[in-house]
Amino acid sequence: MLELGLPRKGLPFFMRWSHLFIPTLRENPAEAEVISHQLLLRAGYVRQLSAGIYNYLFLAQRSLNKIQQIIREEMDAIGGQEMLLPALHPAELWQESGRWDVMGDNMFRLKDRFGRPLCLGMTHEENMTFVARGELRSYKQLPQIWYQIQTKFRDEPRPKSGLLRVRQFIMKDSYSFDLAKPGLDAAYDKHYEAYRRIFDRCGLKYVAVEAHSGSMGGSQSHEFMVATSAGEDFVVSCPSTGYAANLEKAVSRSVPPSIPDPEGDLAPEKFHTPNRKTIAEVAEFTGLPETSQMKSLVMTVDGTPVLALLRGDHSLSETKFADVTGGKEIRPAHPEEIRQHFGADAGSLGPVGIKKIRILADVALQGRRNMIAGANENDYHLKNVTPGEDFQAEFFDLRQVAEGDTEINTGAPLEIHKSVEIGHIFKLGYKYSESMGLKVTNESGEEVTVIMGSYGIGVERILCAAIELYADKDGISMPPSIAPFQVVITPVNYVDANQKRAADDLLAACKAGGLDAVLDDRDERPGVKFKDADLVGIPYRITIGKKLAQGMVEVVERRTKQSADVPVGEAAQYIQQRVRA
RNA sequence: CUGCGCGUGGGGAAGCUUGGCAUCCCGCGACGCUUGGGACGUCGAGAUCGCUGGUUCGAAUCCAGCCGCGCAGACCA
Repeated sequence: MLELGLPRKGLPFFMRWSHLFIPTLRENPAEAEVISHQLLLRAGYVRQLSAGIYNYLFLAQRSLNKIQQIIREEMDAIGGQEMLLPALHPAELWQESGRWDVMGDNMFRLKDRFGRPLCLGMTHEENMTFVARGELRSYKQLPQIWYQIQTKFRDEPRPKSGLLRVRQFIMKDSYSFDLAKPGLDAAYDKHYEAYRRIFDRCGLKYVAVEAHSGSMGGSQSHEFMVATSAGEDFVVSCPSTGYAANLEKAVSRSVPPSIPDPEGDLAPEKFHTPNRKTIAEVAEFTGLPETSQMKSLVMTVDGTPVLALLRGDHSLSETKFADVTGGKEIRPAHPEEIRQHFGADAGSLGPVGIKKIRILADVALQGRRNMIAGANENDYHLKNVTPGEDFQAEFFDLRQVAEGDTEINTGAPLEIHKSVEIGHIFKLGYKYSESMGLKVTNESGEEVTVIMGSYGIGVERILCAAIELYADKDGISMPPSIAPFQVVITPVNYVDANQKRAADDLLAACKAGGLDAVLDDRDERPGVKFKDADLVGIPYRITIGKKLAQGMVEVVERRTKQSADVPVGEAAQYIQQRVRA
C-alpha cells in the first residue's frame, strides 16, 4: 500500500474516509432499474459515461482489483501464463478466421490515418492463435494455457442493466493449446475446477450448466450462472439430481397430454374453424385441450423452408432446431413465403399433404394419434391426424423446456431461474487453428493441427452478481474477499480524544493483521456513517462508542446485522478469524 | 433498428394540458448547536429548463427537427 499524500489536519494518511472519494447518493438515480445498477450508483462505485460505458470509481476499482487477483491466483495455479494482448486489431487478423464478417455490427470498427481497417477486440481467439502460430513448432512445447485480463469492446445492440450488459468490459480470457483431444479435455477440466474455485472464493452462489457454443464454435461448453432476476438467461435445474442446463439446451419430460387421444385408424377430416388461428382459439372452439393439437411453425433455414411440428402447448427451441438442421441463418418464415409453400396463412398450417418441405417433429408427437392440425387452407383444420400415417416426419427433440416439466430420467421436479452468465468455457477444437494454420510437428515428425479451448470470465459481472445476490434494503453487502474494504472503523464521535485514539490504534491493528480497513473519521453524526457503511457494503464494522469506557467496542457483521461486544485489543483478530472462515 | 417512456442546479421530483419573475425535498459552503441509525437553526452558493430552429410582445410550457438516456424485442462475459 502506497502511503503518499500529505497529512491533512495533522492526521497520518492511512485510509481515512474523509479523504476518500466515495460519492454516495441518498436516492436512486432515475435511470437505474436493476438492483445492482441502482446500488453501484448510489454507493458511489461507478458513474455512467454513456450507454453501456461506465467510469469505475475508487470503490469499484478496489473490488475489481480483488476479483482479478483471485482470478490470477487460480489461473496461475493451473499453469496459466498471463499475457496482455492489445485491444486494437488489424482487420486482417479477423478476416483470416472469417469472423470479420461474422461479427457484423457487434464489432467496433475504425480506420487508421491511412484508411486501413482496424477493430476493437471483442475476444482474442484470433490474436492468441496468431501468437501461437508464430512460435509453436513442436509437440514438445505443448500443452500451453495462456490468459489475460483485458478490456473487451462489443457494440451491443442494447446495453442495459447497469454493468451487466455493456459495450466495454473486463474479461479474463484464456486459451489452451494441446496436441490432441485428451490434452484439451484435461485443460478444460482444469479450467472447470479453477472456475469453481474462483467463484467460490468470490463468495458467489452459482451453477455450472451445459451450454450452447454460439459463435465461438466447438463441441462442449459449460456456462457458470448466478441466479438473479436481473439475468437474461434461463437456467433449468433439478435440485434433487443435480441436473442443470441452459434453457437453450435443456431437456426434460413434458407434462402428459391432458386427455388421451381418440383410438382407431381414423382418416383426417376437415372442419371449419372461422377466424380461429391460435392454438388457444382452436382449443376453445373445439373444446379439446391444447395438448391435442399440433403446432406448425415454418422456419427458413438458409433460404429453404422447414416445417417444425410441436405439441400445441409446447414451444420451439430455436437452438435445438438450429443444431438439428445445421443451418447458419435461421428465422421464422415471412408471411409471403408461408403462403407460397403452404397455400394458407399461419394459423391454418399443418403437415398433411406437404411433400416438398422437410418436416421435423418434436419427439413429444411420437406415438400420438388422431390429433388436430391446420388444413393448409385458411379457416380450416383437420382432426384425426396421426404422425407416420397421415404424414411422414423426422423426429427430434425440438421443444423448449417449460415450467412444470420434470427431469428426463427421474421425473423429479425441475426449476427454471433467470440467471446471469459469469463464465463460459468452450472446447473450441480446430476452428481457429485450422483456419489460421496453427500446426506443430508430432513425435513422428508429422505436422498436426493444434487443438484449442477458450475460457472466459466477466469480471464486472462477478461484482454485479455479488451485489444482486446479497443486497438488502440497506444496500450492498459484499463478500469479504471482494469487498472494497473488509472493515470500517466507525467512531461515533471522532472528536472525542479517547475514541480517536482507539480508532487510530484499531486501524493500525487491522493493517498489521492484514485486514483491509478504512476509518470513518468524518465529522458526521453516527447515523450518517452507519448508513454509508451499510450502503457501500463493507462486511464488518467496528463501532467505537460509549462502551469504550469499559474497554469494549462493537463488531457488526453487515450481512447478518449481528453484533458482538469485543475488547478493543481483540477486535482485529476477531474479524480476521471471521474473514478467513 | 422497431415500439413505448423520459430529459428542469450535483441527486430526486413538481411546473408543461391552459405560455407571463425557476418551485420543493435532499445534497453543497460558512457559522452556531449537536453526536449510537441519513439532527436542528441562521445565512449563502449553485440552472443557457438536452440541443437547434420556429410560432409569439413573451416559451421550461406550443410546433418541427436532431441528440441523449431508460425499458421491451434479434446477440453474449
